Amino acid sequence: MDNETITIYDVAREAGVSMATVSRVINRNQNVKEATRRKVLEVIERLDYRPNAVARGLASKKTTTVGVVIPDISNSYFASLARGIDDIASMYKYTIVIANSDDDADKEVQVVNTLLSKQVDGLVFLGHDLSDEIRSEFSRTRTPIVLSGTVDHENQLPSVNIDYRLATHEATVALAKNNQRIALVLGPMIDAINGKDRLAGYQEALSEHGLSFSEGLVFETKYSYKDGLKLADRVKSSGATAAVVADDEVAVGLLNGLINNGVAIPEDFEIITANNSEITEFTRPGLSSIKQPLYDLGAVAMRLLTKLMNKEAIDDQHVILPHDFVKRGSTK
Amino acid sequence: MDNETITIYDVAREAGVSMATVSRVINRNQNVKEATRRKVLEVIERLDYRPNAVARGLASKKTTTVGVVIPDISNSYFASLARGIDDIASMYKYTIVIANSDDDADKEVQVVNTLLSKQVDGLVFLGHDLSDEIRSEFSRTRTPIVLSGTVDHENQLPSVNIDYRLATHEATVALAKNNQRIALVLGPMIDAINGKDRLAGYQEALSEHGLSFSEGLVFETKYSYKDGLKLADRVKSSGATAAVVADDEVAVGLLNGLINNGVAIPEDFEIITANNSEITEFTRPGLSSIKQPLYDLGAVAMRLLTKLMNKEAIDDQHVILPHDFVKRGSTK
DNA sequence: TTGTAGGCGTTATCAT
DNA sequence: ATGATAACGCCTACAA
Repeated sequence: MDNETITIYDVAREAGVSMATVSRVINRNQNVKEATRRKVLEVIERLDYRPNAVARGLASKKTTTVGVVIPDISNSYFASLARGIDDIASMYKYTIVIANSDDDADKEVQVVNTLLSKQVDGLVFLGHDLSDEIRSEFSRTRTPIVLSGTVDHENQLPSVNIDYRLATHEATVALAKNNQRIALVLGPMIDAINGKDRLAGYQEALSEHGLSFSEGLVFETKYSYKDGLKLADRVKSSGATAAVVADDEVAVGLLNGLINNGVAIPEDFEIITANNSEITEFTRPGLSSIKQPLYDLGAVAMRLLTKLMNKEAIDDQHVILPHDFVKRGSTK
Repeated sequence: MDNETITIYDVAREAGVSMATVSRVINRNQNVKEATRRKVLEVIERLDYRPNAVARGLASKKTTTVGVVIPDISNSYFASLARGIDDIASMYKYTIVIANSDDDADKEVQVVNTLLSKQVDGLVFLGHDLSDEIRSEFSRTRTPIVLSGTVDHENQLPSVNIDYRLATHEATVALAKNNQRIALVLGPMIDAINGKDRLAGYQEALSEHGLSFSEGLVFETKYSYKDGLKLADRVKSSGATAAVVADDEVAVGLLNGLINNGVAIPEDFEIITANNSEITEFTRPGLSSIKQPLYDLGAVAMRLLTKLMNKEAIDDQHVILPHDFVKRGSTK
């Protein structure tokens, strides 16, 4: 049909200059006389010319695109991080390619590979776990990578996190005031470093308060509302009277599940959740929560990545952001 | 440093064939002898060769990438749509580039332009409004575009929606049984077609039930929990005893705001919200809701887009998905 | 079945 | 300040 693809050549011809000059005005190169610059811009406008980013990417080896690997974009925790990432990215003129990993190690490897094949300038990786396969994948690419909300126990990769061990410790301590049997609800992969940190903080707090650790009080679940609901029975029959939960949606499910079973919150059961995402305010009672700087977790990671991509010197590859605690109705 | 970029030439040399042959095995072209195919694959594996998608994109004029324009990825409604889009996209081997538009017409135009410059093969557009600027932008590109959850009153662009007019009509009728003064809470741009449809359905229902329309009962707000909270006072003092709300997060805010003011739900005030996203179950009482097939709205749009990109014949450019109603505690 | 050569639309390096 | 002219890494007729 119509082959109306208009290129830099068309602009050059129409403006009576060489394509090199057109390229210069597009790239804001100073070495262009103001007069010719104006003319070129006029032609660009008139022809509705739009530079082909793919061709630029091939020639310059830069795509101004960063990949973001996310377990589940519809989870409020990750959505908040994504927002922080996106804002900073667009501030620095980067476009974002988002890829869902579904918390699946194989899919993580796969999406990372397609992202790399698309020549992204950098990568932000969000996940719970950092599997060996993905680590090896990361190790053999020169593309800068930053972890956000994902701990790397080998401490090889740049990362932005909070101190999960400490935060979980504090939450457990808070519950230990009124409870003897405190449950810990973790994500799908307890072995995940993130989970290990939380478990460690939990256990420390228990022993400091003379409480014994029992595996029957540690629960593993997928990160979703439904799974939280389902968990209510099991948690209840474990004899626990309080719980520290690693994910807000799970916590909401647990809360509503317990209430459905006639459990009074916080009188009969106390809950502290982990992310302080907006949904902690939706419930009745509201959910007391560790307060993570979600947006910042993403934003700082992205900022760090821009420095890496720009080969700037960076003081610390491992950023720990401060956390806080917000008391709501789910604790006494 | 190390210029270890390995290309199709390296593979060709190492395998003792021409680059064309390598290209063929990469692209699963049948015209390759099984033996040479194996050898090439072996070399690809050994060299850890990864095709450069940017170069492929330039040469083939296809990027296997689709752009998705979203007002706010952290809003649960859009997050659900995004999930549907992403699933179908990856099923068809497309990668997704997400761009936040913040519900801002200028930014919409801007992100659409950068998406087009990146040579996406197609575009899924989510928004409330379809501004004239964006429409003109769309009209002068040959890149296929599908609207999802976004009505185009000119009916030019392919789209996937529910019947907002009818759904709002039904919701209003349901409330008219017990209420004389029913509020309607719409998004940031009432003029948005989407909003117009809802308004029409609302007004029809009112008149059918002999209720008079009052502008004082129509509220305009941004789509967020906080704005819903803020709205509670105004809605209360308008004398309304029920409300149809166009966004779940706003509805949750309104609900909690009213409860905070001592209003009993549903005894003193009934609420019906619009999206039936997961958060409608988080609240106490739960929110009765129009039930939109959120995931499908995205999934079907993406599927439609694949057909368009593939130049397949399509029966109907304007898909209307069925909706439903879910009764929860916020209505009598 | 396999190889050769000419693009794809820019950037970037030299000259001029 | 401007213009040729190679790359960039791959696809794709066209030949062989």
